[in-house]
Amino acid sequence: MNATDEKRPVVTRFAPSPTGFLHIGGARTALFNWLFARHHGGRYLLRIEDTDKARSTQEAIGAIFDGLEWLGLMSEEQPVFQSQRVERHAEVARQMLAAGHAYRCYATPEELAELREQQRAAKQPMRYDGRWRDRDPAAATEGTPYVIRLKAPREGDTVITDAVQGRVTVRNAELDDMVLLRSDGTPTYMLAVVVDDHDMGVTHVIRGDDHLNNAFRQLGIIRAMAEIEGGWEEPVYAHIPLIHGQDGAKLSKRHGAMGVDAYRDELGMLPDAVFNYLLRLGWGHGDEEIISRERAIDLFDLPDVGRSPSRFDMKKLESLNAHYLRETDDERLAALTAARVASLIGRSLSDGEQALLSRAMPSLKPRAKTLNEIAEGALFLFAPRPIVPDESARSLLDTAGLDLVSSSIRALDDLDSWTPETIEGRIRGVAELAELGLGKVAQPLRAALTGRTTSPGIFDTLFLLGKEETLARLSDAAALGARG
RNA sequence: GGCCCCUUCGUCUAGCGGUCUAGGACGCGGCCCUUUCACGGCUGAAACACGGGUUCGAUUCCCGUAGGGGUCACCA
Repeated sequence: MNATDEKRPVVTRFAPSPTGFLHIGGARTALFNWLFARHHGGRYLLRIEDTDKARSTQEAIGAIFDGLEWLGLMSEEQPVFQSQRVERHAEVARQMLAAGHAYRCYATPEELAELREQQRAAKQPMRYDGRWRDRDPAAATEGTPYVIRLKAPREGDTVITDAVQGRVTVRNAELDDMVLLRSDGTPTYMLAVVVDDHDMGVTHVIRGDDHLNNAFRQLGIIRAMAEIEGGWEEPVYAHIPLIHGQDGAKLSKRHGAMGVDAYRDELGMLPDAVFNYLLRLGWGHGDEEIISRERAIDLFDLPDVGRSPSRFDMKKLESLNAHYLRETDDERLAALTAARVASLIGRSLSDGEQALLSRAMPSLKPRAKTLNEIAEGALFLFAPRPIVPDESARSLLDTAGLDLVSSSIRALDDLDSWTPETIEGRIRGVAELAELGLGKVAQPLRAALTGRTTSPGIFDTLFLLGKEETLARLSDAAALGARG
């Protein structure tokens, strides 16, 4: 970073290629770009790298925007579509050709494949040998298709002072003359990125470490253009380490390689949790673990980004999610959960039921790590009578248990003020009369009321269900027991 | 294979030559709270990959080794 960089207002960009959903690694790249720009009061731009028409899809573009939107990482400015800029890319290629920084190469794909095969067999580095670099284009037969290649320097070194990786040096002899313009006249990624970054005024290129090698090649284009027309400044590069799966290998399904939409829809995660989790992957600030968006903007900077790859840990994400669940407003949480409950019970919730869900939330959310778990825990509220107990709940409804259920029915029958406190009074009374601990009474009640052995506190459970429903479920159990 | 990068508890990380008998978080064990399950509180086990240097002194700096990762397309 030099003095001129300091003066330039920061411009970052997230530039995904729309060949699939927005995965967790891409989301973190977007996050770091967003955070860095925000921290420095700069601009954060979006560019869709859709030059590969065969692999780019409209669905993928939608999925990426959707994911970014969810995480709050959309740009305030219009996204740039690389495919709409091919003319400009080609123009730059022609400029370079005219200035002698690029040349026509008539080698056929088959010819190059053969070259690579030979190099591989001879254990030589696989790279283009520059066979057309100094050859007279006239040597090619009329009408033969050609590509335009960069005439890259062959002597010396290229050094990048990466904001994350530090000083990295590569010998120019390692870099071959890459293709700038394909034989069909379309630009390659290498050319397009450099031209677009320049035209968009990008000052900081923050991207995955897998692009570090590319940076050296891209620098070749930038330097050539700087020589030709000036005004082409080298961006500050920041190559952030990749995210791996739990096993240290590539991120694969079951531990992270799904789209971020799956974290929302299938896993029931909150965007703030994913945001916080991603932030702490490869970046840290002392002992701080729970970091709000505002605080993140305040603290985030490139020097604090680590250099080593990190592994994805679903357990930690879940625990963060549990934290943000507890922080979320009950009504909002109920709205977020209603559809999940509905799909579990096979019908939609009435307004009254959603209100009940909201009221139950203080009891539900401390017991869940995800929205799915909240929905699961809320099921007993909406279960149709009679409640069918699971196996362990059934075992609590033995003769003694049903006896206590009956005693409880009698104790509650004339209770007019139905609050957790009044309920508690009556139930404790039942326990005392039977000379039993509260647990002995609570468990059969829980089994009869919810069909399970775990639920919110027993008084809250009765309260939420309401007097009528409580007595009905209790009576169902007693009747069923009497018959069985 | 060539080139590039990485290496602190199982995982994410703090540490930027002495403050380290290495800190926090997740996970795991125990205890407390308690009507179940959770929440919460307390607590325990758990790491500087290895070998050489440099230095009065290395987790921190340098070099190797090993391991891991990335990259070598008319894909991005």
